[in-house]
Amino acid sequence: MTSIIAHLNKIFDSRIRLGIMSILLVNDATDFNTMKELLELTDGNLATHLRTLEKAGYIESTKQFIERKPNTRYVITESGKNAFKEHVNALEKLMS
Amino acid sequence: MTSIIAHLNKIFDSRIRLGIMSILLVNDATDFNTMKELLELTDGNLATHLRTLEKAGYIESTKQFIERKPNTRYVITESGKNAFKEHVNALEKLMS
DNA sequence: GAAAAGTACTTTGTGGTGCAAAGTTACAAA
DNA sequence: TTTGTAACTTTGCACCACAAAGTACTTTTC
Repeated sequence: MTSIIAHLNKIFDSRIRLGIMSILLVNDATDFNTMKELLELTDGNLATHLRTLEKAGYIESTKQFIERKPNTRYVITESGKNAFKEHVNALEKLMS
Repeated sequence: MTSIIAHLNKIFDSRIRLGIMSILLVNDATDFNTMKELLELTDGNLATHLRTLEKAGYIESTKQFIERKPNTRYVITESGKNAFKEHVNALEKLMS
């Protein structure tokens, strides 16, 4: 028998990663600095969590220059949308 | 300005603790061994997470003997109910 | 009262994760 | 080629998760 919490996604144990996913679920694309301000994180910390999500295939990044400044934009993938929604659904089901 | 994830409760970063809370939210009281089976955990691991929740004031325990065996029952507190619901509400709001 | 049996811990050790701070890289503009 | 900004990467430390093993507690049996 599998545990009742098997449908909760280990990647979303982190509030910061939940925050990143929700930002990208609501907004089409968000850049590094905007996210840093929204979540009030240091560069290194944010970069680490973004990388974890990217390695999981839940987000994607594109680098470009805007107004002469480097700018990295992040978007959520279909896989990421599904995983996030399934996680929240699983949590809601646990409560019913 | 406070971060958008400020309303997510750090204690609920753990799937196991989420599982414990949801069990106790749905059931009036649950004993140690039942919880151990539902969550598929070792004694030590479960005891640690239960203690974390108890120290936070989210659950309470009572020891007794049932059918000649030691039995520890856990219940959720009002504070715990509120904290758990607020956490899930906060997560749902993040997605809207 | 000593031993057995079961529950519920506590301890120990190891590996993983989170984080800030500091250092590094990359690229464009001047 | 120097400067400036963004976006990492590295480092080091502290905390957390977990399994396994050991311990304590209470009841029943002998």
